[in-house]
Amino acid sequence: MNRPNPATDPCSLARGLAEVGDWWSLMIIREAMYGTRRFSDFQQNLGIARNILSDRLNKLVERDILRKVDAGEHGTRFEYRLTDKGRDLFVVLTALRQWADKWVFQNEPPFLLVDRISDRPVQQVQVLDADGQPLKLHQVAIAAS
Amino acid sequence: MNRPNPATDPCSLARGLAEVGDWWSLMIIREAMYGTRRFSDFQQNLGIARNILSDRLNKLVERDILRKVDAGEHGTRFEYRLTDKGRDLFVVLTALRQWADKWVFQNEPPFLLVDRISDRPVQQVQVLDADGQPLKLHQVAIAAS
DNA sequence: GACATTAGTTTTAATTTGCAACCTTATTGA
DNA sequence: TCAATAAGGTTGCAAATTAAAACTAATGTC
Repeated sequence: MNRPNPATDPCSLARGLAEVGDWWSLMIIREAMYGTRRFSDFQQNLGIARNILSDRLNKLVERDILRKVDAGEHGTRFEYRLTDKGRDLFVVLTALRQWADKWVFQNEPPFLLVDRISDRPVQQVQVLDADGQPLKLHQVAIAAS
Repeated sequence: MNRPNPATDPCSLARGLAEVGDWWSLMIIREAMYGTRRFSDFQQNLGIARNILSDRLNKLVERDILRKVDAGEHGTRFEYRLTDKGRDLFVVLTALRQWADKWVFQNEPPFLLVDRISDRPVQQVQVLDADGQPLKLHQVAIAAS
């Protein structure tokens, strides 16, 4: 890691990646979004090594993406639950999921994200301008804030 | 990498992550979105080791996210340009950028993404249902397609 | 012809990962 | 009561990945 120190990089993207841009971290977050909360469930569902899982869970707790909660009366079992910050990654993961639906599965993905109530697929995530018009990459710029 | 083989995982998210879910790959894609095209420019702007850059550029070309183009007449200089598939990651990176703007920079990021023409900031990326209503994590489900 | 630039590859060392085994504290059950 | 099992780790070691630096090789420039 000789990245131009991600923790002080002024680019939000780099800083965001420094917090969650790691395969296992993102898989753990996905798993948490599916409802998984226990160490051994993460371990079995993901097939991840226990030391790596332990390390990633600790980092995600440090970064306030997961919260470690006492479950069961006597403090020997725990649950890892998404915080608001963690839940807010939903849109990021959804955008990536849709990208892969389109480009990896050629628009024929095995699973679809649907609205629980109507059971209809969610819309394609987009970048919109202030008037609600879709924007392409070449139509945007980075401005000092 | 003893991940339950990402290349055959039926989850789009896992498959997407297997293609771009790597710190350097995403930084290279960001850099490409800013307009960088040459090996040495990527190298200098990112401060990445040359062997790692070489490896990641090759993988991104393999995955059809970048295209390697002869620049200059005689074939000793090249450009790496985003493909449509690569450009389509714009919304994913924008969602992550906005997440970090909010949660890492507490809504006071050093830079903002703006619409080139009006110079106004882009809207917050959202997950919308079929009627255009914003959806939260707990309002969606995964359905076989 | 001498030197610089571009785009790498090679080599070596440091770091990270994966795997297996072990540990500690409950809880179950015979 | 005592063994067995489960949860949630930690430790040690081998293997894989990464970083930094040096080295190539093909033009291009003075």
